[in-house]
Amino acid sequence: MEKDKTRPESTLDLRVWIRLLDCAKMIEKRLRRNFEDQFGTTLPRFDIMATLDRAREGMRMGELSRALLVSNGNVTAIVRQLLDQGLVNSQPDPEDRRSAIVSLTPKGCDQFRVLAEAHHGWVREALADFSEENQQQLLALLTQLKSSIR
Amino acid sequence: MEKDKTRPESTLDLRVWIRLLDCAKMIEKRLRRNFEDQFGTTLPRFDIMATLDRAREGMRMGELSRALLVSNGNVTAIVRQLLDQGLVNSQPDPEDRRSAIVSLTPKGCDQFRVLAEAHHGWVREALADFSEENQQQLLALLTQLKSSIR
DNA sequence: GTCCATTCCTGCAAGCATAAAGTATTTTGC
DNA sequence: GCAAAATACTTTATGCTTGCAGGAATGGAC
Repeated sequence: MEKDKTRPESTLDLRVWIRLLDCAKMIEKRLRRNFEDQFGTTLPRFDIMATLDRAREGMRMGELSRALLVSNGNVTAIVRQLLDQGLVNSQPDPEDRRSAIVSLTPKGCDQFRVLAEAHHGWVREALADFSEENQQQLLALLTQLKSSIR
Repeated sequence: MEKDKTRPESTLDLRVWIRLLDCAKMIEKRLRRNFEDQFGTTLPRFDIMATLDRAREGMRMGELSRALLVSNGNVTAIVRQLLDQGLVNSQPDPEDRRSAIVSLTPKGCDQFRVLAEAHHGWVREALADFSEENQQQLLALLTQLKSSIR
């Protein structure tokens, strides 16, 4: 009924990619909606806070953009919002005046704890029907895939 | 050095989700850039054309937005661009005057052939270092994951 | 037939994302 | 020393995406 029978291998990579994208979009959409509905915030803001939480001594803007796989100008805009809300702190790098070092404020740290717990709960719930064994296999395959993408 | 040692299972789902998102973003970013650089078009426009290509008799706007997992207003804007370029056709549904039926024009069909071939080539190249056996396992797992997301 | 809820689509405002151009600073080459 | 290249970041223009408000058409309840 499909052309899979005639040349199944020729579309395997395409099907992998489409399914990967579908899964990511479905989960991401739910997370974004939950962040908006329950906390009035967004996934990108959470991503930045999560990255900063793992670097308590702070990070430079460029490090943030590379860690998050987003553009430089994008980080500028989102960090400014977090600054306005008093969730992060920005101070000039004493060793390089071009750079600013960004870090979570205590208030930002507290709020991140709450967000992170809710976020983990949403992910756990989304994957609840996907067995732990499957998750382990999937994680291993995705790790391999990530390092082989060129 | 990480807390993975104390409770590795408690973050498994989180790690699966983060890695899934990373892989999707890496590939999507390359595809978007290729579409822009080589054809001056975008991934969302291609997605709509690809969906319409599989429904030669046309689709309604709502069907498109559901198939693509995007919002209704979003489809409106992108379809209008394709209309302006003469790549798609829009005519009122004779059975329900609220609906418009959208389909590819011959010109849109021709252009899609070219885009689709290039797109497939990019995906194939991105996954070239990921073995066929791994791809099959990954596809199976993702298929299962997609149906178990709730 | 007449409301009324629902459905389908189209603006519209706000947020995220990119690329490219611009500013300031540091580093390099000489 | 100092001009040129490289780096860190911001700004700007453009495009995608969402949610919501609004208009038009449909379908029931009565």
